[in-house]
Order: sequence, then structure tokens, then C-alpha cells
Amino acid sequence: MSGAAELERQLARIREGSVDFVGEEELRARLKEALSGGRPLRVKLGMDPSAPDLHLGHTVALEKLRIFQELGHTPIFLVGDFTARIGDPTGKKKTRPALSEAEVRRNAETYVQQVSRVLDVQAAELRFNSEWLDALSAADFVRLCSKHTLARMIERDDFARRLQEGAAIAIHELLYPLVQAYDSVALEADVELGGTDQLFNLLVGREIQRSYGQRPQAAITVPLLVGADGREKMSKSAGNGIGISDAPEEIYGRAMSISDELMLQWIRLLSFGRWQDLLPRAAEVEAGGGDPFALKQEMARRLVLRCHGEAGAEAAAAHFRRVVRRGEPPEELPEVEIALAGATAAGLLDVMRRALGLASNAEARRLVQQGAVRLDGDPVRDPALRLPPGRYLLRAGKRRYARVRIA
RNA sequence: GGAGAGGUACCGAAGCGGUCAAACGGGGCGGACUGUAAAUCCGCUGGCUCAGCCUUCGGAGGUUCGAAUCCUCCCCUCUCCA
Repeated sequence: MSGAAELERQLARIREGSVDFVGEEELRARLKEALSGGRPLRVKLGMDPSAPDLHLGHTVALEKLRIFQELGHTPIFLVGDFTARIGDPTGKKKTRPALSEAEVRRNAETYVQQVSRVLDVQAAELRFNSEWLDALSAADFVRLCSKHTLARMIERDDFARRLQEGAAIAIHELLYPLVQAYDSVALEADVELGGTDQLFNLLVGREIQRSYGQRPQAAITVPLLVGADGREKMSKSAGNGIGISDAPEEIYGRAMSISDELMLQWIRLLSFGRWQDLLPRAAEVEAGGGDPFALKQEMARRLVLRCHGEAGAEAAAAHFRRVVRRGEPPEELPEVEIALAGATAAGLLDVMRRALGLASNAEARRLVQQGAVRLDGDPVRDPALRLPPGRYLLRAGKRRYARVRIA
């Protein structure tokens, strides 16, 4: 393949599925250099370990990073262990509480592990931004701050909105984009990836790089995945996410419960790179034909596949058929031991709370009163029921099961 | 530094001396329906040894037979002025 053709092929793959692509022409020039024996592009994707789990929304940008990796460039996965302690104010309506160093460290460890499910971490450059940010002196930091202005900073729509609504903005939140931008300087990034909500931060990166005498990075954004509730963007705190490290059955089940409309959207957003074959089927469903149920199962299977591999995907599909469709207890169901400690029988509510992991006896009581509880297949309606020693199969609602042994 | 407004349950938001475990909406959970879809409908949603009791309305005191509601101090947020 000629150099020019390869250049166009790469640009097309980079462009595919992205929303914004700022600095495309500059990148073209650098890509050309890279392809004629120069340094491969340095492509930065940063994530703050502000929650213990990455979710499917994160995989969109990770897939994009993986594509750069395929094209022979240098993917840099940046763990924002320093920035997590500031807290990215993007899309936030209020200041978020600061995380302790210990929490951040804990989260950071699992991040690397989770990312490795999607990206070949061995072949990537894995960095932590505390590496250079901890070393920054106060003087350095003030110099960094002098490169940008307040007016520019509060142009950001979430800051502007909070300002208008009278919500608090702490000064350190204004600093966040600068610090993220400095990461690009430290890494000499040619490209930075992020969700569409990151556009502002990525653009600040360009300016700050210029101020430090570097060529500005290209800013490429990918769409944000709407959460399982179909309303807001997927996030841990909104409780509408599906975690990369969630159990296979969990990922599968939650994926199956989204609306058809949302399914179509997810398939489109997650398709670039690996799922193109689903697009015709999605189009068919959208037109009112096809088989939405089958398509959703396939999507759910692939989501699990992405996070847990083939075995996990098969197990999750089997679990779904058995527990959800046929209403049978799961194959693998560990037995919970309840010790009587001298009593002759155990209270039902207490047993439920312990075996099903409920928050309180009151919650168990509600389930019983609402007719959601079955004991060995028979409905139970008496919250005061006491269970003599023995083995029981407990079921609450459609999907929660526990095997209990009272002794 | 000065003046004003405000902090209520997972979130948003009413309540402003008893009838408040606290309206309403969202979320969550259970049920009906189904493709475990979604949408819709019905119910539940602080805790406990549960027809009773205990702990909640930024924090600490106080007034009162009785406080989320009144008073004092403190902490936090916003607006305007400087």
C-alpha cells in the first residue's frame, strides 16, 4: 500500500465513530511523519480512579485507543491518580467530595486490571499523573495557572450553568482542566481522546501545550453512552452503569433490560472497530422488522464477551435462559449456613437478611408482605414465621435466590 | 468587612409549634403485563423484639407539656455591596 493510501486509511479509522476531531490537519502532517519512519503518534486517554469500577461507557474511548494501537501508534493509558484527588467537575452540578489517597490508590489498582480486559496493556504505555504532578513546585504551578484566564475558564458550560444557578464552584475545580492539560505537556501527547463532555478539557490541553512550546494535540471525542436508564450518561454515581468487572450474569441481565431504542443506540456507539456486522440487523429492527429480542441477546453476549471472554459469555447466556426465562434457580448456588446458637428455630426475616444480603429486617418484611418470597417453591406470607433446622431454598422476587442450611 | 437568602430522607423539593417517619416528583424495590424488554398500571420505600417503641430534618445548646418548625452560638453554600 502506498504511503498516501495508508495515511487515508488510518485517518478514516481514526475518524470512524468519533464526534469531534479538532486539529485534523495538523494531525495529518504528523501522521505522515510517523508513517515515513518517524515517531508513532502518542495517544493519550486519561481516566481518574474516582470510583472503583470502570463501566461500559469507558469502553467506547478505550476501543478508540485500541484502534490507534492496531494502527501501530503508542497508546498511553493515563491513570489520573493525582487528578482524582481534585475531582473532575465536568458535567457535575456540585463539587464532589475529595477522595482520600488510599481510596484513589485502591481504585487505581483495579483500573489497570479492568482496562486490560479491553486493551493490551502490556503493549501500551501505562502512566500515573502523580509522577509529574507531585513533583510540580508551587512556582511551577503558579506558572501553569498564568497560562489561562478566568474568563476563558468559566466559558465552560457546566461552570457557566453552576454560576448562573447559584451553585458553588470551588477554586480547585477551575484548576482541574489546567492540570489535565499539563498531563498532555508531560506526556507530549499528539492526540488526546475523551468523551464528548471532555472537549473543553482537551482544548485547554491544546492551548497549554502551545504555551509550553509544544505542538498542540489533536482532540478527538467519542460519544457518551447513555446509561441503562435511558436518560443520563452512564456513570457510577447515577447508578445506571454496567461495570466492566461486574459478574457476567449481571452484565447480561442488565443489558437485556434496556429498551429496544437504547439497544439500537448502544449498538451504533459500540460498533466501530468490532461490531459492524450488527448494524444491518439494528437497521432492520429500527424499521420495525427483524428480531429485537435475538439482537438484544447477541448484544448482551458480546458485552459480556468484551469483559469476560467466551466462557463468561456462554455462562451468562445460559444463566439468563435458566433463571430469567424459565424461572428456575441458578445452577451454582452456594449454601449459606445459619447457626441457631441455642435457639430451636430461626426467624424468617433474619434468615432472609443474612442469606440474601438485605439491608435490614424491615426490607425482608416488606418482601414477605408483598408476596415476593417463596420457600422451597411455596409462597410465604407470614413475616413471623420461624424455620426449624434443615435445608431450604429461598427465593425473593424473580431473580434472587439463596440456599440456606439452618443448624 | 456589610446586607440578604438558604442548608429537609438516595436525589430534587414541600413543610415553618402538635394531626410529621415528614406532602409531591425522580430513583430503587415488589406485583400485573412482556421478549426479565421498554412504556403503562398497582403497591412499598428510616430502624426494631412491629397494632408498640426507638432514631432522623447542617452541628451544639436553649424555650415549650410538645420543635423540622421559635431563640442563641457555630459550621457550610449562594446573591448583592465593598
